[in-house]
This record gives sequence, structure tokens and C-alpha cells, in this order.
Amino acid sequence: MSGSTRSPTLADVAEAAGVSLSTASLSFSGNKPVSEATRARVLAAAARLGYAGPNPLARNLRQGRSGVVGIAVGPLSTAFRDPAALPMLDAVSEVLGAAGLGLLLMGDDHARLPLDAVIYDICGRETWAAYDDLAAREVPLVVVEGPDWPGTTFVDIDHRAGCAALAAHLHELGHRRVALLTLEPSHPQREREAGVRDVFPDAHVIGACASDLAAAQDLVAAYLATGPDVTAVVCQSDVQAAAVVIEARRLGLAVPDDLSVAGFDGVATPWLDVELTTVVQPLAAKGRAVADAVLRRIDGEDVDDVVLPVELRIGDSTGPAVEPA
Amino acid sequence: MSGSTRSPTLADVAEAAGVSLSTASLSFSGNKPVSEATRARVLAAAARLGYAGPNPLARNLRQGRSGVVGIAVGPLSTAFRDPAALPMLDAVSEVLGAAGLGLLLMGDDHARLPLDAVIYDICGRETWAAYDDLAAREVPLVVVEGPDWPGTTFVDIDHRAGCAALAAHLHELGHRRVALLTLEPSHPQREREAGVRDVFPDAHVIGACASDLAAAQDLVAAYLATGPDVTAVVCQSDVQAAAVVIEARRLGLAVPDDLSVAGFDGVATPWLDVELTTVVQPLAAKGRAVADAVLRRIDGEDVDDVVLPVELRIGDSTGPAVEPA
DNA sequence: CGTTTCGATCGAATCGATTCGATGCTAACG
DNA sequence: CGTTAGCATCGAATCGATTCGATCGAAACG
Repeated sequence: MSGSTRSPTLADVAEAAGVSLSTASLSFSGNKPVSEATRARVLAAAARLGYAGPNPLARNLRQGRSGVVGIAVGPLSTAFRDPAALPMLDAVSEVLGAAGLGLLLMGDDHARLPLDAVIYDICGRETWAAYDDLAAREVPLVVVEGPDWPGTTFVDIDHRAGCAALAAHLHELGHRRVALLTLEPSHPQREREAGVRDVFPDAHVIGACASDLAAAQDLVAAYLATGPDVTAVVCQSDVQAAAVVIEARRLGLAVPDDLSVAGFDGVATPWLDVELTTVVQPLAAKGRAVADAVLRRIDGEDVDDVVLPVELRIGDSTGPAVEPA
Repeated sequence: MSGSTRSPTLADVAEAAGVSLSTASLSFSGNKPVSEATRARVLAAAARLGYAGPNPLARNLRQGRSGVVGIAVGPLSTAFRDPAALPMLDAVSEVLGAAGLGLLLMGDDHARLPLDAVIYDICGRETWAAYDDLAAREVPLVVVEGPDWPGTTFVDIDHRAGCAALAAHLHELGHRRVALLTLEPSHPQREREAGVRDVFPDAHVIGACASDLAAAQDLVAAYLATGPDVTAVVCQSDVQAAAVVIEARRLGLAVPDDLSVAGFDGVATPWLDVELTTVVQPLAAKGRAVADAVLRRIDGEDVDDVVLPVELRIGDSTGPAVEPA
């Protein structure tokens, strides 16, 4: 049978089918019309030779595109532990997948891979070793929730307005002394804190941590143990808020009767038997906005920054303020 | 300044530096010695022209490798919601990243992307549209926990022994009537169930669902509402076990006093105030084994299948069997 | 019947590097 | 001083397709 020395190329197929290389190529790509008979002959020859279709590496070189979009999310277990990350990533993946593009998880290196565009989604990290290289290569860069590097398309949500609305809700309920559990310093963190301070300028900061339940629990347990003089805790994620609920209960504080707790994100927390009051961000829409921006930047368009609105959702974790006995 | 018509190529750099194309290439890749002076001249020329380094697409074609490994995990939000997926993925990503390889999330298509190898990690799905295409392209395939397709390297854990050990533990505690919450039919599911049945041949199957808390809660709530005659529930994941604990409590059943609950995986559940008795699988080691297999298959080696041992961890969620009052 | 048009096919250039084998030069050695 | 290594450099082939412009034939038209 056929020697297993080398896998067949399009040229082999063309020869076997008795057509030119260009016709064979056209038969596969369909970029120009080919008569049905010829096309059938080419495909038959391909099948006979065990040809699995045009080599993607060659096509990529010729077309100058790799079909791959990088996404930087930081260490995977950290990034995806945050339940807010997934619905967005799903939407990104769906839109890009429909466009035939693959999504590549980027570490800090990967400068040697051919990427058609890059999505930066590590809020909390404001410098990036790979940035200069990508800029030099003129790889389109879409940044989620900052930082707003030059040459970058920026997709964000209205952190400040959302937090301000949340704070206003607490104020209406009579709360005057609130504590704040924040994220590590970053664009979203600053905006969200500013939103809360629009209503409660003196809010006390408990501390900062990632959207990690265990880390938040540690921080909150220490704080609550001091018997702080507040009636509400505002968090910068639902996971943090869940930590507050869990630790408050552990100390015998009822939520919301003794303490109101608010989150951010609007993700599902089925393991918590309280529905959190929170700021719901449109995660899927954000993902689609990111993916759209990527597609348009790949097409060479200029794309404006995007800021998506958020929505206050009032749950069972906030209630009227009560003065400590 | 320089016309923005076309970005410079290695040939431009070579000419500007007054060396041959091959020498310029060698200056970047270091694949053969180049005198320090020449190298410096080439790099200087590159900097002057704004050359960002060799075009990865061209290198890929020449070398016949893309530097990208695909990983099929199913819908992202489903796959990564499972806490057992992340530590493994982290290990994979770390090892491959160190080898300069990128990790690409695969949907069902992506047949048109150049992949050096593919990892299949969707336990619960036993057919895959992309398989034939990958096989035709002779792309090395590493499969995690089945199915054991031909030409595939198979990395697994010893589900059956783990579950049997767990069941034996319950048997020792006096349990005789146990219920089983399973995953959707799949290789791991069958093995794990077999392990339990090695000890409890008559175990009653509550039902099957993914490692999804909400889904498991629904299933379990309905089951417990029937007042079943069992003293223990064995689950096929810790998330499922957590659902059982939560729902049992909701019905006023104490864990483990009224009901023993066991899981599988050994992942952290900080939002649960019980430490689950579970079968701990070596997630990071599994990830490293997968990545090693990938690297070796890319190098053309034959790689044997791998089965990793698991370990029983006894927590607070199992205790002596008590007969219902 | 001559001319135009249109679709199918082909030839050749091109994408941008890597790499093999050959060549030239210098230094070491007998 | 003649020869032999050995290192740096170079020229040319190669990876495997896509795509532009040209060509060829047949159908449509006047």
C-alpha cells in the first residue's frame, strides 16, 4: 500500500485527481466556484490517499492569521474559582467559537505563540510582562475592567453607579455605619469603593482580599470578633458576602436582623440559604461585548470602549438597621 | 519615518545588518553558534526597524508544530464549576507552559486549528465528533478517565479501589443499607459504583447528576422527602455530598448522627462546616501525568496508560450507623 | 457566423521563517 | 611552512498551502 514515509499534501491530492494545485485548494476552501464533478474527483482522491484536509499551519502562514485568541486570566484555579468569571468566559467562548476562533489560556509567557488577539481579564493586576511584546507585534488587545493601556479596547461595567445604588438602598433602610470588604487595589476596586463612599464617605475598610471564600472568611472572622460598631457590611463580591454571612452566623449574629450584608456580581450561591442583596452585572453580555470587540479589532476596525450598566437586586441579606443593644 | 506599509521581516533585518538570512535567523533562535558581535549587530538592526522577532506562523509551518495543545472540557461553566477540575488543569497548564506550549480550550469544532496534541477531559461523554478528524491527522490524544479510544493514552485514577475502601469504612461503622448518588453513566461512574457494590451489592441508586450543587440538591431533596430506609449516602463527588448534607439538615437530619454522607474527590468545601469523608484523588499529580504524557507523545514516544492511586480520608460526615427510631 | 461573456481551471508568486550542506577563514598542530 | 580542525557564515531548498491574474472553452447574443 502507500508508503508511510510522509503524509500526503494537497499537491499529492491534486496530482492524484489530475487537477492543478490551485483547483484542489479551491475544492476544499470553496473560495471560488469549482465544478461539482471536479470537486468530487478531488475529494475522492483525498479520501483514497488518506488526506485529512489542508494543513492548518500552512493556511495560517499564508493568511497571516492563526485563528487563536489568547486570554490572560491569571492562575487558573484562582481565576475560575471566582464564579463570576465563568459565565463571562462562556459567552466569550461561544461567540469566538462561532467565528471559528479558539481560545488559548495564557500564562505570563506565550509570547512565541501566534495570537490574532488577546483578552486581558485579570482585574487586580495592572502591569503585565507580555504587554510590550504584544504591543510591538500590534496584536489587538481587549481589556476587561482595566487597566486602560494605550491602544487597547476597554470593556467595563458601571461599578460606581452600582455600588452607589446599593449604598443608597442601605441608607434608606436606616444604615449609617457600614463596613467595607474590598478587593485588592485595582480599577474595579477603586470604582466600587468610590460608589459606596458617594453615600457613606466614612465607611470603614475591613480589609482587602480576592473573591476567595476561605480568605474572606479569615479576614471577616477576625473583624467580627472585635465586635465592630456597624449595622451593615458591603462587599465587593458575592463570595465575600457569603463569607460574611457564614462568619456572622457562626458568631450568633442573624442576617439581616443583626447585620445586613451586601455583595456584588449577582452570581448563584445555592449553598447559601439566603438570597444576597447584590449588584448584578451582566456577565454574559460582558462576555459577548468582549468577543465582539475582539472580532472587530481582528477585522481592523476601531472599537470604542464599552461600559455596561448594572442592576441592583435586593435579596434577603439586607434589612432595616437596628442599633446594637 | 519608516513607511507603515508592511511590518519588517527577518529578511529586512538581515539586509539592514549586512548578514545573510540564515545568520539572522540563527541570531534569534540560537540553534547554532553566532559570534557575539554579529548577533549584536542583528539585534540592533531589528530594534532599529521595529522588528518584534520571528513570525510565529512561519516558524510553525517550517517546524511542523504549533506549540498549542487543545483541551476538551465541555461547556466551560459546567466543567469549571466542578472544583475538582481546576487543580488538575492548573498542573497541566503549569507543566505545558514550562515547555513553551499553550493550552487551548476546545469546543466541538476547532478541527481547523493546528494542535500538537489534544487532552480529552469530559468524563461523562463517550463520543466525540472531533475524534475521527484528530485520528486522521494523527494528533496525539490523551484521555482523562476514559473513554479508552484506540491510539489514545489513558490517564485514570483507581476509582473502584477508592470506592471499595470507602464502602468498607462504612461497613465497619455498621452501615448495611446505603444509597448511592451517581454521576451520569461513564467510565468513572461505572467504576465507582462497582467499587461500592463490592461491599454493598444492593445499594440503592438515588439518581444521577453532574457535580453541580443545585442539580444534586433537587435530586436529593426529592429522595429524602420519601423518608428512605438508609443510614448512609455515598456520592460520586464532594459537591454531591455537600448537597446531601445541606438537604439533610434542611429536613432536620443530623450529619453524621442521623445520616452518614460520603463524597469523592477530596476538594475543599470551606462553605460547609463539616469535613467530608471522601476519596481523595491526586489532582495535581493527575494533571502532571497528563501533561507529561502529552509532552512525550509530541516527542513521538509511546506512552503507557497511567492509573493513579487514591486515598480514603475520613472526616466528620460519617459515623456509626443508627437504626431509625 | 463572429463576438462577447462568464465560469472553470491553471501557473506562478507568495506568506516568513528554519535548516542542511557547503564554503571561507583562522588557529593549532606536527 | 603545509595541513587539518573547527567555528562562523552563507546560499538554497523547504514547509504546505492560498490567491492573483491569465487562459481556455462553451454558451449567449446580435
